[in-house]
Amino acid sequence: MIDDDLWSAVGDPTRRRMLDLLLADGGGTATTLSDQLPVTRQAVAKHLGVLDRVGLVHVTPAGRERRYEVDENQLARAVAQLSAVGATWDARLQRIKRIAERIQRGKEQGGES
Amino acid sequence: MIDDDLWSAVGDPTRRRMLDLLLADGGGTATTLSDQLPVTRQAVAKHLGVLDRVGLVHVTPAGRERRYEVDENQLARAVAQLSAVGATWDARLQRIKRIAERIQRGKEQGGES
DNA sequence: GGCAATATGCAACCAACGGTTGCGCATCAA
DNA sequence: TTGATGCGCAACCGTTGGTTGCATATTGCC
Repeated sequence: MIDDDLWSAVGDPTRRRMLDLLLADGGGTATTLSDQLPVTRQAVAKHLGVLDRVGLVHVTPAGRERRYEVDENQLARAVAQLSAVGATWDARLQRIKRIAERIQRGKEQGGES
Repeated sequence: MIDDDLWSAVGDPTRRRMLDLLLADGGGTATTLSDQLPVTRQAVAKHLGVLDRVGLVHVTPAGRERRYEVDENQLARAVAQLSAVGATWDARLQRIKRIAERIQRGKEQGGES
């Protein structure tokens, strides 16, 4: 049901901020990203490796630079999965709320198969 | 903008499954949860500690048992934050798509403030 | 061409975290 | 009382996010 690799890739706060920056700037390199983040270039490079491995970004070598860009389709997939988890919990919470209300109204007939 | 503690609490796949189980069963203990999970009771107990610390569950000692239940309000908050991140990325992806289409239509007038 | 600056990669190291095993303590029940 | 059950604490291990240090490749300027 859930793609744990995709989720865990997006689960790290630094990687989320990186995706934000890549989307805002339309791409970037490990160096440009680390300029805008409180971590070293090495840490950013590792994260880019993770994001690349799950396909959330793709890289284009250009001379001595390696430019990364977000893969929009894959990120859309990740977003869909976030929504799916949220929707599942939402549904369960609402079901619980309904049950609670039913109990509230008449305790003597409590019972659900 | 995002509560990293809440996010990272639901970021772990085991904790997500625990929340699922707690919602489905209407609560549980470390032992009952570990029965339904591929990890030991100790691991479950640690996770319950994490969830308790961020307020996603609350515990009721009952004899030798410690019964945990989901805090619906807090989980609703977490769900809202998931949706928020998803919505942000969704919006940016759509903006990118619009820009791409504009470029596609007429490259000679490209340029956005 | 040569050399400094820039961008990257690789390796070692550290701390935090998810997970395990082992043990001791409390509580319930026969 | 004694055995079974549920729990907490502590030590240990592998992975991961992060760091520093160093070597390598490309770029740009003289």
